[in-house]
Amino acid sequence: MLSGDFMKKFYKIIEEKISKALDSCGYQVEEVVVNESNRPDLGEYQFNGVMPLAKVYHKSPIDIAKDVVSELEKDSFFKNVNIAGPGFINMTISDITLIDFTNQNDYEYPKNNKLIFLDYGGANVAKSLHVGHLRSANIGEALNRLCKFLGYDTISDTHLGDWGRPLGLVILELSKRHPDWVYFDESFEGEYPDVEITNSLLEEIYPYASSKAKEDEEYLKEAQIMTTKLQNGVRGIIALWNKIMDVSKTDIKKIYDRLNANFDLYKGESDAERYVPEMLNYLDKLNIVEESEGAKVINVSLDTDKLEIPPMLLIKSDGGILYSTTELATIYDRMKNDKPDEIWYIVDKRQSLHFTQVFRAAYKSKIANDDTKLIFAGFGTMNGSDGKPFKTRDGGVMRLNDLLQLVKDESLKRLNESILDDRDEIAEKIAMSAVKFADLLPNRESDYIFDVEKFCDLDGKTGPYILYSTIRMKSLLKKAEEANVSYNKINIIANQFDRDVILALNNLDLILNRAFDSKSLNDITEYLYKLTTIYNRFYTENIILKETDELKRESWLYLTKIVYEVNKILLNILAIELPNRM
RNA sequence: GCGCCCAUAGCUCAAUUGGAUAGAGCGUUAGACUACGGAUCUAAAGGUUAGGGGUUCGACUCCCUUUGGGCGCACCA
Repeated sequence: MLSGDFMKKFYKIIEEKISKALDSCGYQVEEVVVNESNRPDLGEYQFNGVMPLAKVYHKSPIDIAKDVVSELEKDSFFKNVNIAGPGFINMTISDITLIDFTNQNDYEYPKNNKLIFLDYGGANVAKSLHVGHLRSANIGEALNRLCKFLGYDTISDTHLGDWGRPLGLVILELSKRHPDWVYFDESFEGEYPDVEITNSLLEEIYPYASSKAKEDEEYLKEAQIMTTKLQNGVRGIIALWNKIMDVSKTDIKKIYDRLNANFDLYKGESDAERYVPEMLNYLDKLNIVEESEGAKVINVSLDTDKLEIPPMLLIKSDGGILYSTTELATIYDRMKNDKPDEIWYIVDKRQSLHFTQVFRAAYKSKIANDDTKLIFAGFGTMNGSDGKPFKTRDGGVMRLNDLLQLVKDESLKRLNESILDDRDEIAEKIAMSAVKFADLLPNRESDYIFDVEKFCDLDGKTGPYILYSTIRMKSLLKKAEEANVSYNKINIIANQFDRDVILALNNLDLILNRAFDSKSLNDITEYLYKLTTIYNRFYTENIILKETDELKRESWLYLTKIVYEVNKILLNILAIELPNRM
């Protein structure tokens, strides 16, 4: 039967069997891919690979399919194997195979000794997180957890925007308002006193200073001077900068906590800055830095480009450094210190060109080895109901916290009235499930429309629906336990509802790997929804606790337990928390 | 101007990367409860995949083209 290969994932077992069958019939195939059937009336799984073989072996696909099928039919793994259309092979699995596999399967993945570095979040110091930061945190955190679940080592870094002109502006404005602060006295040598800087002050200052710099040339110049002071490490300015960093980081972490987004590192552009001189020195020796209009650039165009990709700007004509410089220095840092096999950037897709330039420069300069994968996982934007970037009523950028509050208010409004305790805590979890599920449901690259009512809906493909159903499974298992009913395995497949649940469970490994490959969570959210609805139908059709046939009752409870466990695994990957009740 | 991406059911989104009859949710319509949480479940209607051409056993998917949108094009991040 399955003899020793239960640990393998279901599709791989079928693929191996077909591979062997092809081999023993004398057909050479590089890779066998089996899919879930899209014709359930003909079979549960399908193999479409004989059609391409027909050309190679100058035989009709039907004949090849017949050879393969006659091999597969010898195997009691299958209940039925048949050929349809031009040569599709359809397979139905025998009950005993499904039962054995379900009883033996585990959902653990071995460690694989690969390190993936994930760059997401992208908060800016002294600026509040806004809606644009939502997707990066959600997608990045989920991908991070997915990688870990599949056995990879990961390092996550939020890569703070904590350097450069924005900080120069904030510090300049502080100096205007508080010229008396000793931080600005360059002759001061003592210990700097505590000054009151709050996050709301910073949030007010930055937009003010930023727009003032646009109108007032003198002010802009002063800001540039202040920025240079910061970059040159003037003692008082750095001390004040540290103070700002503390205040801002605390606030940033608070919001990321709500989203369950955790970072191993809160490094930023300022950390990369330290590697800039060393990197520039390294680049100089390679002779790939060119002068262009007074600036220093790295040419990154390739012969194969349809359009010449503009060179990556390394040093401004005034000697300053830029976004791309620190980005390259960040790769320099990561390659030097962590040596990841892959670095994933979960960033707004509009930054595509920028990262193309940086990646090419990194490869060209060997800052990144050719076998290190630099991956740009760009995501689409969240829009308002008008299809345009989500705004507040007065047209401003909405703060992330306000958006989350909007969803929480809606969740609280809909929360079951019979729940009297912990309403706030439960509503918070439901709200986060609503936002996250909705955010991860579209393909990563798609734009989507924010719609609170839809996200919080109790019916439909939403976070709250998944939570409710999962809690109900848990509740059922608890009842069984209280009644001292034990359940350790499946004994029989009693009906099609049972079978559908088992078949859905068999797709888990496939789905997780597909999500890993595409770096998009929509496969997982769709699967979670599908598994849950298939289970809910099973739940309505089978009255589990009242069932008198013990073999059936045990099988049903055991299946419930597995679905519950799988749902928990998936919710955890999506960084969605399950409340105890709702 | 140049380049990239997108156009799928009334609305919001999918489509195993070239597979069979393009799927879900919402909405609409019609049903199902003396039972484990009805915040549930079962159905039905709804499509010339923006238009046209091509490639092949086979196209939402690849190529060409027209139309209509979004985004990006070095001294901001």
